Amino acid sequence: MTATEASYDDAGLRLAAADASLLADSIRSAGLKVTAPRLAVLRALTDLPHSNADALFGAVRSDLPGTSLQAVYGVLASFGTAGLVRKIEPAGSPALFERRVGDNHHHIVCTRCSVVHDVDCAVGHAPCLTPVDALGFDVRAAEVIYWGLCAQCQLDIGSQAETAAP
Amino acid sequence: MTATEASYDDAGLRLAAADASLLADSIRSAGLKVTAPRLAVLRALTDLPHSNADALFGAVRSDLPGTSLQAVYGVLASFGTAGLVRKIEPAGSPALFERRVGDNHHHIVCTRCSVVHDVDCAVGHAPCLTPVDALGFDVRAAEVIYWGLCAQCQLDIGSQAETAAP
DNA sequence: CCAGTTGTTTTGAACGAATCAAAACAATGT
DNA sequence: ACATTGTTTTGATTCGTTCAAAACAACTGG
Repeated sequence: MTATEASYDDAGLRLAAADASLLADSIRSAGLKVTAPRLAVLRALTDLPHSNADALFGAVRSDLPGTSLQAVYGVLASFGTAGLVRKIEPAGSPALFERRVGDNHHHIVCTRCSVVHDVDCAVGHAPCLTPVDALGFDVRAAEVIYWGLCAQCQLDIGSQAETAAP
Repeated sequence: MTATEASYDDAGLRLAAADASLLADSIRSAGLKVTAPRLAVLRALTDLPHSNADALFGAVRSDLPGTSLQAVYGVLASFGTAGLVRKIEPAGSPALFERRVGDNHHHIVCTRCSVVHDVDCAVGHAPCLTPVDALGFDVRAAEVIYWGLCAQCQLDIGSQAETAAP
């Protein structure tokens, strides 16, 4: 183990060596310096896709207690511009982040519990949709958000109705 | 002119009588009380679709100087639940409001100047899109936002390049 | 046409999410 | 190892929005 690798462990990270080096590689090859907070955020994002900054902060903190929320915001911003993560902003919720980038997939959000799932693009890849009349716009991206009830919430509402009705 | 109508004029509204009563009618038939701030907000929204609360506040203020920003938020919230206005929340911008409701149209946003235009739904009406795999969700709505450069910004960027390049 | 009820607006404060700035610090290239 | 460059911490601040209570105004029924 090199001195550099040791410093990540010293900082409190408990990553399998293979995991850590894969994460480090993707950070490095995005042209960014590899740091403990960046590894921790990227790992948290792997485990918890569609998380907001605060949730990631919580996850990162348990690995790396000294980390600040602002650091998480900074890491996410640099990851965003480097193309390592994608930021989505569904109406009424804070920004969410995911590692799945490069494809033009969409999202489905539960109106009751706010859970988010990925939805693959129906037609080819980016951009999968073309407006009928673009009004002179040069359209670069189409973003689709489906809203509905997730399977679990459909069940929850059903059993709630049973309890309330008779 | 009845005493009730006079009070709207007294409050500073300068609406053509026909306009005012049309607006009042739609507020009333949505089951809401007709008030001066509500008329002013609804009129501002007619003139300035895709406006945020602050822009509407500015417009309302010139008609009705005593109005508070919180009143505008309150009016917009009640209009929203009454189905009189639709709220859209494009990533990175405050909430925008429009009177066009009931159809499932979408929006195209300029990434440079943030101007918003309506885009009609490609296939029938609500919901115009069905995800390939809804993952057990009961899908109720599909919201599409197109991102691109508006015609004016394409021109602006072109002339800017000419100036900068040689 | 007036009074009571109900709902709306004002006033003032507070909140969550995100950003800014400067100083302390750490990762890479030589 | 050192210098450079970029990152993180610390602390404050912004913006958009919501909350709460008291003052007030629109509709309804007498």
